[in-house]
This record gives sequence, C-alpha cells and structure tokens, in this order.
Amino acid sequence: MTDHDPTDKGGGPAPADGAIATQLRKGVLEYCVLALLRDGPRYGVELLQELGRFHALATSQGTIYPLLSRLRRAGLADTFLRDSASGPSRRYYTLTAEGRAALAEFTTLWPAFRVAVDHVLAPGETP
Amino acid sequence: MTDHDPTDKGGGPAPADGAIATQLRKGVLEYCVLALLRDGPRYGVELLQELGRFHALATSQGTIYPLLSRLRRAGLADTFLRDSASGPSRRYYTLTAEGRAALAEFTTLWPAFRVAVDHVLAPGETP
DNA sequence: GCCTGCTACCTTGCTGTGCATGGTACCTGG
DNA sequence: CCAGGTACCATGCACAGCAAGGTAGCAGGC
Repeated sequence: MTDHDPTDKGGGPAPADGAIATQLRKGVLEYCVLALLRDGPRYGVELLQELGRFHALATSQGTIYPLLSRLRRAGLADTFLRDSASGPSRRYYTLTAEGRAALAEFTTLWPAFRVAVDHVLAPGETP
Repeated sequence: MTDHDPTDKGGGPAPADGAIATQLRKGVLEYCVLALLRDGPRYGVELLQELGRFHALATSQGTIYPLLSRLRRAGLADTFLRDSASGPSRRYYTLTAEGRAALAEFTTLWPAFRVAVDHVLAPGETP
C-alpha cells in the first residue's frame, strides 16, 4: 500500500491563516526567498523553516518547490546537490548575479509600496 | 464606424511600472479600495485618481471595475447611482458592515506582514 | 534482512487577482 | 447634429500560491 494515514499531509505544514494572508504573500514570497538565499546556500525544507519563523510568511512545499524551479529557470538562482549527514541528498540554491539584481530592485521598490499602503490605511485621508 | 483612433486606450491610464510592482499590488489593492471607501462614497474613476496619487498603487480601469464588482458580489460594498453635474451618471460605492470588518481584519494583519518582510530584507539574517 | 518512519524532493490541477483591450452610453459645446 | 470628454462594463490572458498526491533515500527496531 502506498497510502499512509489520512493525517499525513505529505510532510507539508500548511499556512492555515486566512485567505487574505495568502493574497498578501503573492509576489513577495519570491523576493523573501531571494533575500534568504543572499545569506548563503539553502535547501527547500530549510527555507520553509526560515519562512515559518515569521507567521505572515509561512508557506508549504507546494508553494516553495515550484517557486524555486521558477527562480532557477529565470536565471535568478543556481543549484547543486549535496549529501546530508542523515537523510537523502539536499538540493541547495544560491543567488546568481541576476538574482542579486532582482533582489536589489525589489529592495528599492518595497519601501515606497509599504509607505503607500500605510498611508491609505491611516484614517482621515480626505484633505 | 465604431473604431476610434488607435491612440485611444479606452480612457484607462496604465500603471506602466515593472512587473514586480504588479505582483505587489495583488491582494493589497482590494483593501486599499476598502480603506478609501471608508472616508465616504467614491466612484470608479475617482478611486483611480486617488490611487494614482501613490505611484506604487496606481492601476487601470480594467482592474478597478472587476474589483468593485467583486466587492459588491461579496457583500463588502454597496452601490448607488447619482447624476453628475457634467457628464454621465456615476456609480458610487460605500462600505457595508462586512466591508468594514474585512478592512479591520486586514488592518490587523498588515503590520505583522510589513514587519516580517522588512526583517527578511534586512541583511545579516543568519543567527 | 525487512519493515516502519522520517526527511526531502517534485508534480498536477485549482483558484483568484491584476491587466490589456475593446466596447457602450451619456452629457456638453460648437 | 456631430465631435470629444467622462464614465461604465465585459472578455481573455498570465501568473502566483496552495492543497493533495506521489517518489526516493536513510536510520533504527524487530
């Protein structure tokens, strides 16, 4: 039998916050991963754990693996395999020069975006 | 002939920033509109102008009208028609109690999200 | 040796959102 | 009556996050 208990979710921890947090992550998660990659090589599950530290950014395997494949295909990240001390091999991801440039561009745009949303959310907008 | 000049873009000002700003707007625009509606009734083109004040949130008619229809269908906004002093009637949108609740929920989640992204973007993440 | 459980990787199909484009209707001024 | 501006709406597309499901390797207990 290949089917396990129905409690087995495939090893992926679900975000399980609202649908609005899901929409917030769109487009931001990609650059958060790039930011984490800037500090050194990381592999999939490790990235999930690091993102999980921030409740607002927690995601699942079904999100991270297609995202990483996309980064690689776009030339923003490079990968290599390395054996683990205990368990199967891990696929590590590193930043390319293009990836670093994309992260820099996002880092430039983010503050303006953040301030704009803060300003709109602040009450008493009518001049 | 119903076709106008090819210079006519349908009256919609395009965002025309990068693709990354487009992804940033996803999921946020909806609540920014709710926030603007909190200050009083607004109509479509007016909302486009108000959002256009912030370069990061500028969008086009092809985005705002489906969004407003969605808000109405979801019960977050209510609408009424009012004649304009000069021009065709305008469809104004107002917040419902549900809309106010959704806005409040977003206002609660946003700071945590903002701080999380700021923290990830900050260099020297490795402990 | 064999089975169970954990770690780690990947794929498929769905949903929702922003956007470009195109089209319609109304009012005003010449 | 016709040109131009204002304002509304609909269609089709692209893309990102997610749930669910599947595969493979290593370790420890029996």
